[in-house]
Amino acid sequence: MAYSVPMRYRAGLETRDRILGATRQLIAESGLEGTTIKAICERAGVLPGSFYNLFENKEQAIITVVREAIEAIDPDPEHVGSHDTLADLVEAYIRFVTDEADLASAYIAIAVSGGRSKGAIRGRFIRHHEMRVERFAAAIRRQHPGLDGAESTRRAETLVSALNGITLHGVLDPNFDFPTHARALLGDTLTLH
Amino acid sequence: MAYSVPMRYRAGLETRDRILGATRQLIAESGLEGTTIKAICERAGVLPGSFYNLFENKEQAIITVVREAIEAIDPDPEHVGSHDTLADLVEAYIRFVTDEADLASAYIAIAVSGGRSKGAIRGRFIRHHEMRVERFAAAIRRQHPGLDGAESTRRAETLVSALNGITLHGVLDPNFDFPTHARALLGDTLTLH
DNA sequence: CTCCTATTTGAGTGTTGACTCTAATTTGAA
DNA sequence: TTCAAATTAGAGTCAACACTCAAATAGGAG
Repeated sequence: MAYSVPMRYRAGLETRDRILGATRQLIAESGLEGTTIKAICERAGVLPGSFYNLFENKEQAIITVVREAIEAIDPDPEHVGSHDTLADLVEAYIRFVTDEADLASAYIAIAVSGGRSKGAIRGRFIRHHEMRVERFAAAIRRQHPGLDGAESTRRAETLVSALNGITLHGVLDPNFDFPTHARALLGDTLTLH
Repeated sequence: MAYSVPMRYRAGLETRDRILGATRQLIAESGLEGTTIKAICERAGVLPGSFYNLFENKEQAIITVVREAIEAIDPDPEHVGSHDTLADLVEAYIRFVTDEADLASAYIAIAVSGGRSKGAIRGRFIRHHEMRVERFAAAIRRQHPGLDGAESTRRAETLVSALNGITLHGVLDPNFDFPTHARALLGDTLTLH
């Protein structure tokens, strides 16, 4: 358990949580462009002054949400050299997209709207993507020892990008059956050769 | 050949083209948020008054660019019941992404930033996506007559979404080898069973 | 109770956005 | 050459944005 915070700071931390929650919801609902200070503050039940008492600027709040979203994608991120199977990784991602639709939506929204301009956010995404690909590639190698390194990396890269693609589609079209298509991609990657 | 336009309208149409070109470039470079009237007008060498002489509002210009981008994706869109192979379709898409990077970038940028809020744009995207899936599914059925309809549609949907996913990644990461991954997805879809 | 500091208030600032309007200018057509 | 309509110019409006700040208010520590 984390060591407890002095009472004096409790109120501010609760406000902070409410602000981050509001930010996450707004990004998921209406993308970066709909996420204004005014909207965040209204939803969090706070005035602009309080926001700027806790965050340096709007981007700080957004980056925090992004970091949380990114971290939430990885199952068990502490064990980097774990022995997850590819199916474990994909199922964890499916669970993330289904259970934490807000975060998933935010992840995709920012990957595009923010990733193309803002250097900080973009860098974070590329780095995270590479880590994720490496992890998927390791799982593939474990299951297909015959495959050479480059080929497993290429397949992992295709799989991860494709998962992002169907996530994007799932975000746009509520009728889209995300889990089925995600599992189909998994099957494709494993079945070959 | 289209019938020629009265001389009196020539100047306006040229300006219109310049505005649309500027809009397309800006969307590709900096997404919807960076595409302001001021930026469009500066790049097109025009003042706001001229813009509003030719377009009702900003969204009209953007929707026009989107429609062009969408139409540019489909090879030979006149022949709906054509006999393209799946490889033809994928190669056409690869060519589109490589040759018309601006449009492809705009397509993805708008799919997310615009597709989630604006009703008009969103509808256009969903409709176009469905048409594209149907076309891919028909090609799959032609090549794998054994496959039942639902399965070919599901595979087409996976393939199209996955193509969007790697396009998104290609837009974010300039080092990404888009054609290779696109062809890998094609291979996956065809090889199975 | 009395400080002291963290927090909240909410009006206010400067900037930038989309969009308007009138007057000037161009340019086919007659 | 003259006219009328299409086009451009460019200053100006209004709203919304991110962000600030002096002052008021809590509420835990001593």
